[in-house]
Amino acid sequence: MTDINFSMASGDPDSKGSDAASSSNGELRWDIIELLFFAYRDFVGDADHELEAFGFGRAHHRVMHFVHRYPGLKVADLLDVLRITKQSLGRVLKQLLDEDYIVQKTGNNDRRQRLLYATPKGEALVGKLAGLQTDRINRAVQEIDPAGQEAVRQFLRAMIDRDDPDKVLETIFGSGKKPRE
Amino acid sequence: MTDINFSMASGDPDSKGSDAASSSNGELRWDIIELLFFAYRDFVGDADHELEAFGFGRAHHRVMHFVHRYPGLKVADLLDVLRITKQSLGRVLKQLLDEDYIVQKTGNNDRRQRLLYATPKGEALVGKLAGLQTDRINRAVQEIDPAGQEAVRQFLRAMIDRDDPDKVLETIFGSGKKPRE
DNA sequence: CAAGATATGTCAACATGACTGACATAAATT
DNA sequence: AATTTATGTCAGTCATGTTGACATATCTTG
Repeated sequence: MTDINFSMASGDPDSKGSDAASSSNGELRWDIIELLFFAYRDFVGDADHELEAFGFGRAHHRVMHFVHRYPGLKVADLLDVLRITKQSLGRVLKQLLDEDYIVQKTGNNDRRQRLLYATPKGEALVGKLAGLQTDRINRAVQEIDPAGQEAVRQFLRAMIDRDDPDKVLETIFGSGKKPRE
Repeated sequence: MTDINFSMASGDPDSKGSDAASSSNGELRWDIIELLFFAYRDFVGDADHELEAFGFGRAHHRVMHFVHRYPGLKVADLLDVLRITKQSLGRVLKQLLDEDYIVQKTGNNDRRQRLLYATPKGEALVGKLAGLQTDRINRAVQEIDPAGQEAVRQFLRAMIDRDDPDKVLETIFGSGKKPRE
């Protein structure tokens, strides 16, 4: 694996011709599309390794993250945020409950609800994973001035669909206040 | 790109995890971690919906994207970029070849190699998907000034691991020149 | 040239984490 | 009392990832 034939090899069916699609005006943002791919791949990539040691996967991380961030989240809210089915959630949630990373509390007003909370054990794991991701973010941001850092945040917020926000997005966008931490 | 749907996880047992600093000192970047999750979820969601109509999944999108962007890519290079096994790639690639979205050409120097190229049909699909994602990106950056937009790009580049770059990353970072388009 | 290494392909089995559909239970609402 | 809602669960399927073993063609080397 060595020589690379990128961009200059012999036959190159070439083109670009078909960009039609919906960005009627012109240039496609190949650079950002690709940077998002690699950035996200590496951002989440580190984690799988750590999670393996616990016998968990990404699904577990997602659940623990949101339960930690929004204590007392209902199962239904979690389903909205993660956009998966209750059957899928059920599997990972059951493991997290059995292994004591998360606990359920019956709702006060509505006793059908199961409000979710991270245990200290769960907090520890989610914090460790967030630490790794924070390190990467800090490295990435260290040479960017405050205005640029705010531009990054603004960009990310603007990339998110706002049409039918779930509870978590309402918290993030709705009032500007952060859930905690 | 596409699809990359990694979710959110990161973890690395000890390399830096044990420094504890970031995981317990209250400076965790929860906001950016979460924004990245939602931004990426919606970013790839655009393509996912369209792909369904073709009976393809994210794996197909990833392959077509990189073959389109780096015409003449070798199978081995694609494996490096996607970080999957050849058996996994084989399944998707076979479909794309059978359905005429991609073609193979025997290498000139090394006849063992199969250089990959997108067909016009493949170009059309990949362009359509990039159009959807470009629309979202354009919407997101429209109120960000040029300096801020450059900060976004810088941030994304800095989020990417540089230690053992594959051919594509070498092209992206190595010389600063873009592969094409 | 013969021997080995490399690039690719393929068969088979298995894991994870999605999905659908159907059904059960408890608690709230009407 | 009847219905709806919130949650849980059984059963089967699909997409996409994994290992391991092995085949073939072709390049590289002793």
